[in-house]
Amino acid sequence: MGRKRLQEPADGRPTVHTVAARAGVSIASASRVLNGVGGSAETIRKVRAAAAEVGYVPNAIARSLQSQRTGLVALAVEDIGNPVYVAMMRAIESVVASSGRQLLVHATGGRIDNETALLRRLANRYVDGMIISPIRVTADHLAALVDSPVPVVVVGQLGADAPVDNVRTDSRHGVALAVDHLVAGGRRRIGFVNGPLDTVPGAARDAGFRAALARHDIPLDEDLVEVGDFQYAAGRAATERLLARTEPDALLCANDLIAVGALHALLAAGRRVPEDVALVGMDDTELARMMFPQLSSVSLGSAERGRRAAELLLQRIADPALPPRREQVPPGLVVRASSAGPSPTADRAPTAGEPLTAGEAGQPAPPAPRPSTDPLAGPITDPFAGPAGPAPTHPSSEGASS
Amino acid sequence: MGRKRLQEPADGRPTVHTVAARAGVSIASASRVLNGVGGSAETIRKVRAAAAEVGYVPNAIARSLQSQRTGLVALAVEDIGNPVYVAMMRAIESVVASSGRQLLVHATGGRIDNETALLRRLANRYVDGMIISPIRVTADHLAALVDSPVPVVVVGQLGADAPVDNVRTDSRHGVALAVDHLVAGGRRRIGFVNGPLDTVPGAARDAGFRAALARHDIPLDEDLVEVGDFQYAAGRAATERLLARTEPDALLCANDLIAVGALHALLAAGRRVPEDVALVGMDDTELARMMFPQLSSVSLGSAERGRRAAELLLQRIADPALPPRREQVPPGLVVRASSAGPSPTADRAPTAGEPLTAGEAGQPAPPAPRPSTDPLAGPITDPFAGPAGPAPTHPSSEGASS
DNA sequence: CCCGATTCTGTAAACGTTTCCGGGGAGTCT
DNA sequence: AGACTCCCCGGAAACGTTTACAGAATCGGG
Repeated sequence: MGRKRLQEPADGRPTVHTVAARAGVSIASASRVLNGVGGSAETIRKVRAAAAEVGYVPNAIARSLQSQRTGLVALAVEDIGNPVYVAMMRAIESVVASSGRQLLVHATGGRIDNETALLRRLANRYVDGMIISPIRVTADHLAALVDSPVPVVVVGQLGADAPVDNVRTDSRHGVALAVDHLVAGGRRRIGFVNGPLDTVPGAARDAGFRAALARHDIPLDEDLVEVGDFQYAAGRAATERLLARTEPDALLCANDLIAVGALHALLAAGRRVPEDVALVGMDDTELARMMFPQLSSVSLGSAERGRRAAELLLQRIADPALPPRREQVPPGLVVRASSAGPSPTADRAPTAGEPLTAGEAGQPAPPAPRPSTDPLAGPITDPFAGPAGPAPTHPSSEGASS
Repeated sequence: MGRKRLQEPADGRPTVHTVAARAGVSIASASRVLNGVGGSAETIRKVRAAAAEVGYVPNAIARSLQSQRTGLVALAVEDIGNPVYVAMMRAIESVVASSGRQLLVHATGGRIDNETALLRRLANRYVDGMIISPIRVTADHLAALVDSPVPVVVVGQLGADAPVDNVRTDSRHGVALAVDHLVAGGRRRIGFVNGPLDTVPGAARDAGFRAALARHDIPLDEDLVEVGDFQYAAGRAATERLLARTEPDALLCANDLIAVGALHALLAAGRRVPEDVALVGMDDTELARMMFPQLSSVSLGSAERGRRAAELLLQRIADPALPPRREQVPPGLVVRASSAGPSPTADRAPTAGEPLTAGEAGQPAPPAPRPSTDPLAGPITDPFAGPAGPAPTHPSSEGASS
């Protein structure tokens, strides 16, 4: 009956030993009652009372050590302030929270070494799984991914043979949708403001742009192509450079931040949007709906990809033996004011035979842009759907544009 | 010499025991070498070699259990997608990461029970500290805060006597800055689109608005005041309601999301901004710079508050005995195109005695709006460039009667 | 009334790490 | 040469929990 250890740690906070001693039972009985498994009526009463009296709260770390699970899920993205990642993060947080887990976020700054270090650190099991959206994928990434001791889901392109859960979209196809739309509006001198070509998204968009132009038999004027990074300032600067040397009648931007920068550059240079220059962004973030004129944008389903990645991860945590899975979220074009209507300066009519939306060769048809996440895809008039997340905000105050 | 426990757990992953056995030393020696404290040259060599051979990685949970620290810091905000929280989160993540810790984010959805549950859960020590920005502060909050076993820093207003680390701004003063600016521009019919009055920020802004008008001897026309929530759609709807019944020559919005909604409503209603209606938002998020025209906005130092909150938290984690501290980040007005210039429709000249900018009495000058974090700050006009003459405006922090 | 089945309880081990403590060896000073 | 200091090492305890195991107690049935 000798007390082998202190009931009250120096800390002063009660442990299961405190409760057990106070209730006059063993720690095993106390633990059982506190976990709701077993225990006689009398024991339950005593333990509950003792726990309440001392204000017992179980220690999450000790429990994790025993159960080998932390209840945490990590998300690693380049910049947690980028609207596209914000949307993704919000969707992920929602799924993760509803499974009773919590979300850990890492901002990698897009640095390769940061990303691989993060992956390697998974070995110390501080988290039950990770969702990572690497901006580049190196051999180091793959190596770290395959021998990661905890489940990892990659959002973004990945080598076809990598045995890793993966959620992706088809941004080449997304670019094609935008180009088709612009061509159908009579635009022929389509500029392109891209992000770095050595990133996965940058390369895919570049390839998609060239392929789409070729499909329309439009020769590519390299003067119409600019590269910066994926930020607002770079988008604005790149557009200024582009405008200084040539005259586009449309501009496709690799994401919405760039598009906003381009819009500012265009307006500052006296161009009208969309009359003089039609403008299309990518990612279809909230930003696109908030601009004036509202920006057309290629939806790459950020929130949807986040949601699916989280679900994939939770499933794999539940059953690590699952085979690697790959999900693809189709892109969709959301036309708004910034590219609406045909080009008034077009001296030739839009090519009649070109479809408005074009599937990739061999693909049957591009699916609709997921109305579930974007209930207001269609109309050009405002609609701004409130945040798709759990935001319990306004009841029904959608402003109908007059 | 009998091995008391398995060197290779069922898991297959090596532990300190694995390494120690392989190196032929005790686990104590192995641990010491791995932590870089002590060990003879020979021991170090053997342990390092063994660790490398088996690919040993320390288990973060076990380490946490021993050290009583998790290396995690939590952030709880209403909505991790709101730009103002994004800015705050980004700043916090940066500070937290540079201290070698990691950030856990919670989206509370603004639900009181969620917030208090989160605070109570701190008792199980899953995290070393928390930064929380409650949208309302109840008695439950305070109770949970004071007997939290881990450090908590509150961002936002808090009862004056609460013994809790606290970073706040003076949004009443911020509102006063905006009103002063609009009045100086000759605006007299200043509308106000606020968030819910039962939230801390909503109440503060409302009080500030009324006080500021009173200070300028402008009677308050209740038709000019609207309330929604802090989202875009509500801002737009509220502005439409306001425009349907009265004719403002300026509009102050309780945050930038509302201001963007208001801008759309104004433009849709055919008003020119700023010629017909000057528009000012609050929070000075990136959104303000991205609109066209760029929005004037009252900076409440979100990033700065986040940064300071993180630093306060880290200091308190390092030394829990510190007395409770309270820091205040002063607001500042950033004037951009949406409110630049005097009202062309003003039939009466601006009251000569009204200062363009109102500095704190006794304070040298309100701080600049953090150009360091803002490489592309509005090129428009600097609000604080005005004559720094005697500014006998509102006395202390609040815009009290002058 | 006795025996077997069932439930409850307590002891102890386990999760993987760090760290206190005592013992022993080597080096140095007097 | 003896004593003292310093360093290194290994055993064991500790962090707080869950749980396997075995013994005790209770209960029911024949």
